[in-house]
Amino acid sequence: CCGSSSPRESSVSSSSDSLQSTNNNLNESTKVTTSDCLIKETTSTISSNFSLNNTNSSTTNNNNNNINDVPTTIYNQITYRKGDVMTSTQSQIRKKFNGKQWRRLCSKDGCPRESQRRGLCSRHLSQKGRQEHNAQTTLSFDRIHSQPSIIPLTTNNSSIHHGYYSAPQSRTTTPLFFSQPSPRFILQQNSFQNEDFHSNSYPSAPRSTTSEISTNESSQLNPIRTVNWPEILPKITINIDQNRFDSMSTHEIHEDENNNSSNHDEDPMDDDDNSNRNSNNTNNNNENKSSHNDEYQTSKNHSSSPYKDKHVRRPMNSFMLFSQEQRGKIHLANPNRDNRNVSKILGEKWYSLSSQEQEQYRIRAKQLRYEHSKQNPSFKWTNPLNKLYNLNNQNNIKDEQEQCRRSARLQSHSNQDKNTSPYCDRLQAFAHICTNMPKLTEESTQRFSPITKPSSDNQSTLTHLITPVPIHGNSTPTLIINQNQSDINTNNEVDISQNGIFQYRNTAFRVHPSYNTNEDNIKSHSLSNSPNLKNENSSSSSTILAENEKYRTIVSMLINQRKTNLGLEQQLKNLQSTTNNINNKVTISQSPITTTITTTTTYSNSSIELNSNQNLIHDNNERFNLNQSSTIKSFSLDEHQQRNFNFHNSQNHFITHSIASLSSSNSTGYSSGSSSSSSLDSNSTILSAYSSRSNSSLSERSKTSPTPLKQISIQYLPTINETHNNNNFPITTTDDEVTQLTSINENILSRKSPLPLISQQLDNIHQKPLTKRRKTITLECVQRPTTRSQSISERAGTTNCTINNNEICPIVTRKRKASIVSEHNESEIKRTAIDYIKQLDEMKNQYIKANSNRQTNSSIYSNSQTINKTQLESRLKVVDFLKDHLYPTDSAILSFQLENQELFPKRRLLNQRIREIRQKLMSNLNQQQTLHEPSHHN
DNA sequence: ATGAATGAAAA
DNA sequence: TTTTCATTCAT
Repeated sequence: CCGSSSPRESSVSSSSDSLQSTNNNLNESTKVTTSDCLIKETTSTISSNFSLNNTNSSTTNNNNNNINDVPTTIYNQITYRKGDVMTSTQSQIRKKFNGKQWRRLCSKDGCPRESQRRGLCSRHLSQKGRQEHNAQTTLSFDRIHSQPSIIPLTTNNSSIHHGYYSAPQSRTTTPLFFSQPSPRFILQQNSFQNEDFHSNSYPSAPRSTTSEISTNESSQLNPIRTVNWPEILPKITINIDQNRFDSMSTHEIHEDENNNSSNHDEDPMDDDDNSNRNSNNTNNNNENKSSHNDEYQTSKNHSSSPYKDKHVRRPMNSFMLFSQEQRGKIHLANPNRDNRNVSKILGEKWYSLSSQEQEQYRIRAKQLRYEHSKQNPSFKWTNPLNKLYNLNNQNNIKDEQEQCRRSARLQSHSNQDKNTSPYCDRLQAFAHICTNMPKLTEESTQRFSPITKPSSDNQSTLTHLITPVPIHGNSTPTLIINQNQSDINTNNEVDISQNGIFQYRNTAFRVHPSYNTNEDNIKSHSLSNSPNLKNENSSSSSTILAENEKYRTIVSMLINQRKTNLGLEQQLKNLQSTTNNINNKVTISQSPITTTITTTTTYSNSSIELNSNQNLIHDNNERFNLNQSSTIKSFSLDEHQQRNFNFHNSQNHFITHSIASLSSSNSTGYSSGSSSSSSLDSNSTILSAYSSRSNSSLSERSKTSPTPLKQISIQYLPTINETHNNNNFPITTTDDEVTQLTSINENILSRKSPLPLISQQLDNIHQKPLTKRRKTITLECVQRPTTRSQSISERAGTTNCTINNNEICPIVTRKRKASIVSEHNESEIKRTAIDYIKQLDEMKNQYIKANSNRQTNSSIYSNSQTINKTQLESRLKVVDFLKDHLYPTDSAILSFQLENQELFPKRRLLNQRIREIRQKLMSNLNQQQTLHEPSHHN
């Protein structure tokens, strides 16, 4: 039965194929029994009885049919089993159920494999990768897919003379950069003469018609990249030059050279390869049809010849060693066998070996590997081609992301990087963005951002139709709306409608072209939508509306900007660092206290909040009174902002007066960037810039529920003068100043005293030398925010940072680990290897101790004792091993393992041990650090 | 970081 | 065919 197995085996396999349900059990049975008769019986029985239960799993060839096999009842219940294939209706993606998950299949038609990346299986991926790679190098030839279409680019030009270009991914030979049909025709004839086109889709000898066909098909099939010849020229020449110097540089070139069978003078290698190639061609002729696989195989074999020298093969594993030994014997024993069948037999034989015999081979394989790794330590297991492709791919993706980010960044401050000298310009520009950023409350984002929420409720058409378009500084905005109240008049509307562009504080806005702004239109809208508006304000409705719309546009613009601007946080830091440099120029003492007035005007059920930043001190009383109807608030930094600000500015001694007050609890929880002055004093701008949080946190914040602030806090930081004088501030704090300030603040809030008086008071306080500083971070949340920001703050660790003198400033950091690392970075760096060794010794002792304890404790179980012994031994060994190198190389680990075969029979165990001990070591070190750390600072 | 699943490549 | 490492995906 088993002796003459060959025909039956084949019959079995074919029958199982035809049965369309080959299952795992079947395969296992083949392995176990290794008798063909049995298998056949089982197959027949299984096919008759269990075809439903055993949907195939391992062989995926028949998956499509398999689904058809599954009865509709099962199908309707949608109880998927392992191996089921489903094509999603929308995207035509085939998916295969693997028992747990649906995995996507290769998108190539009929390819049964699962997709790896880009919806392709590894094979097709590699093919595609090769294509792309070839296309990138612009010099090479794709053997997998296409018939060679080799094109002498020019005949006479000496520099090009060697360059041959093949159209990638095209079966029809399509020269990409030849627009004229005549050279193509000639080329194809040449190529026909040189190469065989038997498997090509062309008819047998259509030489007269090929030109037309090719042109047609090329125009249809290839929306291809048309490459200008001069673009390619330098690359090719460079490559060829390299090739001349170093003939082994890239094997793609060799492939290419092999492929063009035209005779050009190069190495003798070429001739050999050409001959090989020709013989191969003849073979193909004989076969007359070369399958995908075969062609791939042959090409691989061929390409291996020139690149054998470079490529280091994998070391043989145990089974390979075994099969290498036994294959010849088996071939002798049963001749006329396909090598694949021999491999199968070998596999069976391998399993029939006893474990000891297998072990011998394994040991040999291990030794082989060790030597192999010794001989070529820089051996990479995977194909360098794949690596290359992956690298390219990743780089491309990264580049794209980076580009996106960069463009987003550049949008915010377009060309200001070039101006190196005027820091202030950058600051001002940034201050514009930050200080003019209105508050982002939930309401405002809902109603005013056409980006985020398009048009659920049609409060105003303008809001949705004005899309903020960033306009370059060069394009001249025609309309300039002044901030002054007097300048706001009805002309604004007209100008908007006429030009579609208006400017607000150096930022240009453009009205969406689809909207024909009409004065009547606006007015009608305003009237219909805002009945309250007239009553609200003394000014005429239209002007207010215009202003509102303007602001709303700006709001949306700024929201958009913030959302797109991903690197804002980084920008802030950069800006801050730059301001460190210009710190000296800054005159701080004159900086007035500024507060923000937020005017809220109700606008048809929705409260519009416009954050017009007004400098109270420079403003006159009129203006102040004008806003009587509106509520006036001044905002402080919230907790996070405060702490961050403290942290970041602890080194730069800004004087900052941020007057905090109780924000009205309901609608406005947060003011993101509010305390600022329009006079663009760099300090305050920086302060405001920093206080206005960066994009990401802002977007988080905009989603959170408002946090009511409880206490008023006032924060002082020492002036520059002080810091110049001495670093020792008296730490004594007098509260009277604080109370003074708070009273002033209250005055401001309650508007009891006229503004000049307030300013005078403030000036008085300013001119007083600040010999003390008080750091109170007394902001407390009555209740924690209940949304996403909460989770962030929970994640955040608070560490105490000492500034200059014993002042402890709590820092809120996003990630605890990062903060620790940055905090103790120095000690981390300075730590020597001796520390590790010490620690390792300690650990050794610990291990021994623990082991002895355990032994005494659980001396009953002899088994566990031995286990513990080996554990201890292995641990100690590993500790010793790690003393030498904490991060051992692969070869070191391997040799170590070879030395201690009995302790670590498998590499995995060793790795685990190493990892375990390393982790423990690290945790110990960290503990020590935290123990030592406070003593350092105190 | 990790387990599971899969792929590639050794003759 | 088996084995081993690499890679990817989901967690």
